[in-house]
Amino acid sequence: MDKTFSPADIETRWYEEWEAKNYFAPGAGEESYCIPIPPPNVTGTLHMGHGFQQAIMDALIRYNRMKGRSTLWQVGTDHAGIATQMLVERQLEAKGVSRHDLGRDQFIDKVWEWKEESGGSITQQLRRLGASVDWSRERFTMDPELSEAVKEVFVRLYDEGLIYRGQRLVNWDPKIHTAISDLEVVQEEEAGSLWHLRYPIAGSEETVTVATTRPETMLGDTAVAVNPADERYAHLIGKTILLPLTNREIPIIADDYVDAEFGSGCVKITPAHDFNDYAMGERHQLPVINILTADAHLNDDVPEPFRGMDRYEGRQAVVEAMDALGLLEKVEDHRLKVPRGDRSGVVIEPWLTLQWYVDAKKLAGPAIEAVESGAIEFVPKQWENTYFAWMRDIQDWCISRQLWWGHRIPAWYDTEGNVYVGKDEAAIRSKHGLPDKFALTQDDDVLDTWFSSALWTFSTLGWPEETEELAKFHPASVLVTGFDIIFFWVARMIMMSLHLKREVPFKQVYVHGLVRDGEGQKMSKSKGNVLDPIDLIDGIDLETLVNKRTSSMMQPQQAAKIEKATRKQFPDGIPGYGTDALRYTFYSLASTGRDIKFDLGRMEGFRNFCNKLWNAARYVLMNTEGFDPAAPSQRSEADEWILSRLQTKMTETASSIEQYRFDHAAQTLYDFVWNEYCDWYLELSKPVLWDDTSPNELRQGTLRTLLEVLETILRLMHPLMPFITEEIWQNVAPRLGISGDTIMLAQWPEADHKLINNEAEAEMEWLKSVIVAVRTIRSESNIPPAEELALILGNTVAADTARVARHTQALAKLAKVASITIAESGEEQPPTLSALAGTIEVMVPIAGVIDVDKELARLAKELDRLTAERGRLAGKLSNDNFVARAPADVVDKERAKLADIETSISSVTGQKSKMEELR
RNA sequence: AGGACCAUAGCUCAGUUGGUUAGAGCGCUACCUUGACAUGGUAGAGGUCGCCAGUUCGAAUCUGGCUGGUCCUACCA
Repeated sequence: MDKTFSPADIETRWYEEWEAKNYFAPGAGEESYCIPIPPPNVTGTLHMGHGFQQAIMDALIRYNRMKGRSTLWQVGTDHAGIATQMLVERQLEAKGVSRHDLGRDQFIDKVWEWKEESGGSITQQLRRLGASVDWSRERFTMDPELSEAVKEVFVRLYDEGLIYRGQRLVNWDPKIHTAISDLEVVQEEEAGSLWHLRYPIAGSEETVTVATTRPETMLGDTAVAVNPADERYAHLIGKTILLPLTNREIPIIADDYVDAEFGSGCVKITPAHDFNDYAMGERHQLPVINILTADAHLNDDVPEPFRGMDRYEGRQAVVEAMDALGLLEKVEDHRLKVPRGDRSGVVIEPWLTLQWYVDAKKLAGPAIEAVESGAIEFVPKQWENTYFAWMRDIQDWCISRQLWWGHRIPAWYDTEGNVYVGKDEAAIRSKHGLPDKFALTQDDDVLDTWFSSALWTFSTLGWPEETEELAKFHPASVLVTGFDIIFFWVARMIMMSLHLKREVPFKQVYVHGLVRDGEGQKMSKSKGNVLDPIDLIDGIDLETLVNKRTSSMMQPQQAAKIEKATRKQFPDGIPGYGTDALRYTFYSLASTGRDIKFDLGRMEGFRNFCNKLWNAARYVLMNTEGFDPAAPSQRSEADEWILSRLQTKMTETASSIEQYRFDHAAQTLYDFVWNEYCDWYLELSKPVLWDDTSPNELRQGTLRTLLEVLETILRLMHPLMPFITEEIWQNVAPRLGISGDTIMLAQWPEADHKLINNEAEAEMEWLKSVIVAVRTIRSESNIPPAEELALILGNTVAADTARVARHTQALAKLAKVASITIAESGEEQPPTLSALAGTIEVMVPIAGVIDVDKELARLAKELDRLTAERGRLAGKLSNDNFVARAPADVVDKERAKLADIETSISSVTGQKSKMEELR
């Protein structure tokens, strides 16, 4: 094994072997365990959020697989209707071809071509993360089987009256020319204006003023509304307005919706272009006048001069026309929430169209109940509130999209516009007895991608067929996801599964935080602060990174800024840290918060940790060459101590993983490996192994323990760091006579409570504290590390003497001590430097010149600390209330502490007065 | 507008049902190329747990209020 750990050499090699040998497929096992992957968008590339999420799922999967469960990690991608269609259209545009030139069927062929060529990049990237997904079961939402499931669901829900077609206002994306759901609209506050327009009242000189952020919509106004309680306008209710520019007369109506305090207290009502106005229009039976085309130009229902104008040209033209009439009162700056399509980025228009809807309210009831009853459990639990809040106020779900790429809606129309829903045309004809010559045309629209994703947990397992996999792996054990798609996906899966399968889709939902950059900013391409997980694994030089972050930027100005920031943050690029270090960093950050600030410094620390583990393994392997597992052996106190500690760590690790506290699991193992196994146990093994006079059985016991503890550590860490653990395990396991092709399928280590040894732990704590005390003296008095010391121990009891005898070797080696003397109580000592190990006084005779004042200052500080502590404890214990009310064991603990402090104070005081004599 | 979450060392974060001397990593200081590892070792420094009240023998932890920050949902023209 090399002196430093090089991840690049081993990762690809092991992944290929695991995949080739099909270790990822579910094995035998009574219990089953299943995680459905949140299917990444087929056009997507791996980002930090994916990296984090896959790391968590892989840890759970590997842990459960090692526990002997039949474990399925269902993998696949979704077809991302809008994103994919846009991407392929853009490629065609580059060649000067539009999708309309090609026609629907040919265009879809092109999309499939693209998918075959480039659609797999994210799945390749998943492999780099070590994700042990079952590739043999990979699914795509547009696969024939999954499409069949989609049709089945649509037909069933339609037949049950849960899917219907209706004309109403939708969120219309004028760039992509499709409806989108409420969830796909992002509302951001932007700067705008509030125009105050005067509307003349019919048969009067009077005008009313209305305020609007969208003056062009006045061309579609069909009323003006005031609050019924507003006395200022009470006399106008029932009168009419002569709507300027249009020659239309519209009523003044009263409605509670109007806020008398806002603006002028008068609102123009445009039912065709505003959701609230639409609702009011329904209440008052107002006409609905649509004034926009599909690409948001003014249509022919507006006065001639405005026809054909883009909505923003129209806005300006209307304002100018009103101003010319003297009807523009004023214009104010105004901040408002502007709705934009999350894919196109353009401003969404509420637009009247015919669309398909799912009656979500009926499906929501059981879905709420499933979480209330605990059949589905969110972790952390607080997310249930978010879920409930949304579900209890759920709106019908618009599922039709005016796209070509996706599942085409299985509905057909005859020439009279009657609707027939069925799996295909033949089925419809036979069901309704329609002859072949009776013309039927299929609906042009496709379904929302989330409609097929909502079926993911069971459609991937073969539903509607009752397959073995479905019986075994549904409901899934847990869904691992970010809180940002609780509504999009989680809620819809729950509704669909409960309705169609009559069971929950998964038993738990683990909701993790979102990965942000070191400053807590969301990582986004436009901010130029994205990190590619693959670059963190392999490393990337500065120029490539700058190029990557600034290429295909919308604004070149932004690019310069990003370049500067990138050069400043990564002057030398990013070194490759390897997958294991990246994953460990993710785990260490996976606490309960909702933001995960990714810190490169921590990642470097975990790279170092990999190296530490690697070198500890090298040490063990170097010393255990030719080790005979069958040879007689005897364990030392140190051996028993490390084994005892190990048992505790096994229990802690497993319980942390089961509670989704990967940060705790990572911390536990890091601490054990570095601060106990490496810092102490490996060091303690040296005196045994390097001393030729050590009894052979003791030496054998040490070698065995070195190997056994290491081998167990590797299995404990494997779910978190799959590659390095496999590589080392392949070398270590055979030394113990353990056979097995891969650590992946080795058994998860279970703690043996018989190996918990409190005496050994106490004894090693004692030894460590004495060694640390000597080291402290050495360090604080600048005694060279190599100088051997004569050690005197004061304030000891008989047990200490026995312990000293047992650990002479270790003390000699680890504290560089040449001799050890136990001081009799009351015995006069030469001047010494001292430190406390518990209540034991650890002393080293002063050799040569020392800085007496410095030593006195140190002792004084120590004494201050002890005295303050004594004061605190004495105060507490003299409080009758405390002694009377606090539990007895707490009081006893405080008393014992006080007694120890008293002892320490007297030894430090003694040391101090001796030191003063030297002055 | 309603709701959620967060505030602990210079930085990134842990801290179970109230009882520790409030912890870790990085960074910092001093010393050290000792036969696994300088991606290392040893020893340190560093915190009034955002602020104010309250409950309690006892509060980083529980309650209320305030300040600062993040996010979600809804939306007023």
